Amino acid sequence: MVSIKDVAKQAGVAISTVSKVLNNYPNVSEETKKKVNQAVAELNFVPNSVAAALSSKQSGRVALLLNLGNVSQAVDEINMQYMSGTISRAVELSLDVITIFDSMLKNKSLDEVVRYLRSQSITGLIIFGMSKDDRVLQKLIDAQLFKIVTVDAPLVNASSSSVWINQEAAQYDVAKKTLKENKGKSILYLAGKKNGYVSGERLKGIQRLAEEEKIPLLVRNGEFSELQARNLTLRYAKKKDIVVCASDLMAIGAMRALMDMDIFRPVCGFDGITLMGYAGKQMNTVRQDFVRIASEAVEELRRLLDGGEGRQVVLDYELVRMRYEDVLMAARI
Amino acid sequence: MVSIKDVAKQAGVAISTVSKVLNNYPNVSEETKKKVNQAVAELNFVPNSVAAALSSKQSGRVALLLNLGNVSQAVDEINMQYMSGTISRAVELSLDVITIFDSMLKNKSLDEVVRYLRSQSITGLIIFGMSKDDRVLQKLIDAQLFKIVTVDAPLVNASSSSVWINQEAAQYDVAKKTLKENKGKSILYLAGKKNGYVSGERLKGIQRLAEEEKIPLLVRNGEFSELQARNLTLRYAKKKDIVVCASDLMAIGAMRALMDMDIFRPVCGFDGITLMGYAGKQMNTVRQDFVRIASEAVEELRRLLDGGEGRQVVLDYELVRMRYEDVLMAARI
DNA sequence: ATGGTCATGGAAAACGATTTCCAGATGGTA
DNA sequence: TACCATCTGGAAATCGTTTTCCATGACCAT
Repeated sequence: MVSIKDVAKQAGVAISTVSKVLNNYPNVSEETKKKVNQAVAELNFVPNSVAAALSSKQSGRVALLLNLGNVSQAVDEINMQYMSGTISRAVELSLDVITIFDSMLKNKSLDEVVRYLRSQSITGLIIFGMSKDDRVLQKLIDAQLFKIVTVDAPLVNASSSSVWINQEAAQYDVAKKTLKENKGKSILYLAGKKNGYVSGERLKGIQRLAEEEKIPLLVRNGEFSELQARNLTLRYAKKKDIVVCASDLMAIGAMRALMDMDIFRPVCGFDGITLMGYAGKQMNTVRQDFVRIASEAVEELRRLLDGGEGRQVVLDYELVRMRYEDVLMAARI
Repeated sequence: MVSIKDVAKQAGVAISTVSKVLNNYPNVSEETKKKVNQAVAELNFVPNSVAAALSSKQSGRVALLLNLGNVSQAVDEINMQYMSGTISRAVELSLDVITIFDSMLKNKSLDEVVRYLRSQSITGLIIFGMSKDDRVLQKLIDAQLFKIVTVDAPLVNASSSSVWINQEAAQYDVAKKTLKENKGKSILYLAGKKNGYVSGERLKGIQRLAEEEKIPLLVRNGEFSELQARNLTLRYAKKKDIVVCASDLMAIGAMRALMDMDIFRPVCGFDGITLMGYAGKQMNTVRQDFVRIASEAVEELRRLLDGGEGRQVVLDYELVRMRYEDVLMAARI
């Protein structure tokens, strides 16, 4: 293994000089730089990041916490986009990413989690899809031991930021659009998780709409489950004009239930996942740019690590109508 | 930051002794162990893995290369299972995993890739879904600079192993089952990629079946694309009794095309992805346990890193029939 | 008593970088 | 000429471990 020492010898300079050249320090003459760079090239030298991390005490390692909670293809698509957005941007900002799934944290105490993170020299965290009642994560954030960016959970303090879209407005918008298009006079709303941050915001959105429009709203908790959405639809949809769902997966469950019941009700979802193209009928939904969200989260984390203050970043969303044809054409091969 | 030095002082022993206790070396008395462990607990000491890696020259860092090639939800599901299988098992075997997407490697030379991996102190690689014509990966394997495990690509040498299921037999089996169930007398086969390892094996399987059964077989390349499968089906399905596809995604494209044409042909797929439940009709397919495959790949890599010889690991598959109801119930919430 | 084994624990040298501090050279100014 | 500031580059300490080698003492057999 060729080390900085070999480069120094080859270039006829001191180790520290090589280090300075490598890290673009000032106070190095062009001539010396040239000599060093040549030696680096000749020896095909690659700096050892482990040694650099130890020496500089800056590991540049961050962890990506993903919630695989309810395993379904729909969630996979979202998580994959989160991941690719995160990792791609992280490489550009010279951060190493360790991926951690919530399942790996099950039955672990805060202390154990912290030990693991510290043993891995992790200094920053990006947490996707945390729920309000997650005690461990909550404590982790409160402890302020790490720089943290939460996605879809509004937790801002000195050492943590959060990134999300305006869930309340998005739910309001997509539901209103669906309502107007179909001249509906009542809404069945299939909500998400009781303790989810996003679920709460979306619920507020639909409540505001019902209030403004002065129309009846029936809310039922569907836990983001396709099956529960199906069952709730079978039970309640007949009496309402439109079915608004807190997620696409639930919208699909609702739509298929309606088809089985052989009645028509407009349904709208939330997320913009590919599976919507396979539901059998077109539906309105809110498209979130998960890659962009992840990318912003990484940038925010980089900012925090560089000493920035915690803050809230709010991103755009888009109302779309999903059809099989579009999904078919969108897949790039 | 409390270090091993502090622990040594607290316990009243030498640094090396602490290290020995921590790493379960022999030749340490129970009494000393107890003292050290107590000090560790009191100080809440967490070993610094970066320093350990530098010192021992064993980083324990491996990279996971994922092929996001054709972006579709179907592939996301598979990749996600690969990932979770890999990462979970890796933690248990104390390996750190860096995830790399093929998109990050685009337009990079072998040299650049090697530099990146070396700078990250990566010693082992797990490569999912490599194609025969990937020059860079091929050279990477030939160079034998890293211990490598390929999944679905049979590349075995002294420093690399491969893990996969018997694709040839699986394709043969699922097609035969579908053929027999429907008393078919001819087959339309929609193949995968021209240069894919798995595509080649699956093609061999269907060819063997056609030969054994002495029935006509029409093969067309569908590139694993749902859209291409759709188009090929529209064009060729009328003249054949059953449609066998090299992937579930293609099977879905084929099935929807048949429904649009309003003719019936049995279709079978390959992979066992969730999306199969949304195709509209039940289909036979081959279920691969991707989590298990990934887990085996990690174990194989661990073996290679520990000095083992390269070898080929072949895992089981299962023939299944996918229905919406099953998918609905399978999602755990 | 002497010598040899064995178990145990410590001293110190790596590992490969970063970073601080200092020395010498250079050049401009009084 | 003397002094000072500025610019360069080097020496050495440091980061927190692992690992090798050696010293010590206990125990046993001769």
